[in-house]
Amino acid sequence: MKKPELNNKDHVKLARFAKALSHPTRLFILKFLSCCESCYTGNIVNELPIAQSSVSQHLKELKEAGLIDGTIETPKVYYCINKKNWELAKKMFAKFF
Amino acid sequence: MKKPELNNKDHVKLARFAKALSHPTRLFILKFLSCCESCYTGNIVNELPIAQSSVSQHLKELKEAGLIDGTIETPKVYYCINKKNWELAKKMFAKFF
DNA sequence: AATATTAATCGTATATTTGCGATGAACTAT
DNA sequence: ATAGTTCATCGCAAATATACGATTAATATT
Repeated sequence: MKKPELNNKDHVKLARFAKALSHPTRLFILKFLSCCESCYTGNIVNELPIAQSSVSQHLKELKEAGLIDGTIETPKVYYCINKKNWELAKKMFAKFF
Repeated sequence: MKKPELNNKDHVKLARFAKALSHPTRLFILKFLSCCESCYTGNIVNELPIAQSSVSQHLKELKEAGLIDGTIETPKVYYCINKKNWELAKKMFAKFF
């Protein structure tokens, strides 16, 4: 097997995905989005014991990591899994192990 | 699909693994351990541009997450992948996606 | 125009992470 | 005994993460 490189681009990308997955609340949100029809921020907030602003922060992080997308349907925001990056992350984790 | 639970034990465990994987240096170390014969701390330090104390810190985190084991062979310390937990993490990530 | 709804963002507090150099512990070799 | 090797830990600084209440922005309703 070949020697790994530091700051290998894949490692940076994978680390980014891993970071997004590194908090139980975010794992919960991802699972929730992957199984429910109503995926507005409010629906997620209702399922969690933390403040709306905190949920919003977690959603922002998942969005910045590319794992979810948000669509404004004023005054609500609809969230869903970004399937392309979800598959990419899945593949990258599978490849890593 | 059933509704996810907050603080689901699997989520806490998976988040722990994800956190261990959330830094490029740690991904590098894991890859290095999984492909090299000489896996003493010094070998790893030599491959990285960061201080020995920082590497030691990353090794500690990987160890606490259960992904690696360290064996003292004074004055060196030999590190290797903890295969049981490695497989467990692999399965948990695969199941999650 | 005034009010209500929804969700992001701001400001703040606290905790954790990351990195470093210096030091210490456990030996080995001279 | 002294010096050298290897690696963990300490103490510190800076950056980042987590959570909260309050505020703001965008829009719909009355």
